[in-house]
Amino acid sequence: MRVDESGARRVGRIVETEAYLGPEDKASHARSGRTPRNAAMFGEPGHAYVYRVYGMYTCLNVVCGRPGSASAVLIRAALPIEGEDAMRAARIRHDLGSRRATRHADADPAARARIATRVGRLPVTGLASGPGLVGAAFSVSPDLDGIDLCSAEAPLRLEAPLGDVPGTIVATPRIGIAYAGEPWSSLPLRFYLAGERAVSGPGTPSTSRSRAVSD
DNA sequence: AGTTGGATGGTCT
DNA sequence: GACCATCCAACTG
Repeated sequence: MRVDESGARRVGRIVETEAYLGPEDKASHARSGRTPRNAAMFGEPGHAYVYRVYGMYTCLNVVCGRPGSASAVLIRAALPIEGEDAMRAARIRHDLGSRRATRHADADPAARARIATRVGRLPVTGLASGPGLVGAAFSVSPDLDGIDLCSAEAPLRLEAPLGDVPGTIVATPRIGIAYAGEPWSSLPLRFYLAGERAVSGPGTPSTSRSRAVSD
């Protein structure tokens, strides 16, 4: 859940995660030991590890395990529960911001309209259906790195489950870590809710109509 | 429906 | 200088 200065809330249910086990996990950012970037991973459980990828996306992890174990869970997708419009606005801000970095695009109204149209057409299940999209929809910024996600006053925080865990949890290999080699690239450390359309990945793209499994 | 390449910049070798 | 815990537009069938 994200609470901004005006008090507006953006709430989502986490529907997809990945586990990163620690320094021995060749897919983990902790694989080369402690660095300035991954320092939060080596800290207190329940705190945030926020990092940037590909120059333009921020991803959110929840630190797990004992302090120093450097294990964490990447939040890969969420289903918006409250504040859907604020998430759309944040998505537009993010996309416009990354475009602004490209030269000669300052206040290009056509570009803004194009982005707003695309984001406006997204189904609610597509607003945070990927790690970079979670970061954009919830305005996860590098200054949130290391904050206590279990504090009731944190601007970004975890809340108690919104009821019973619905349906079945499926485990698959993690995404985008083929470089890590075996066994890390094959371990079933990605978890998602079966049938949840907000889940990212080839099997359940939120933008395409994946046919419901009959019966 | 599936594949490919571009954007983009910090981090590590 | 290469590599990314990514996403999207623009292709190909």
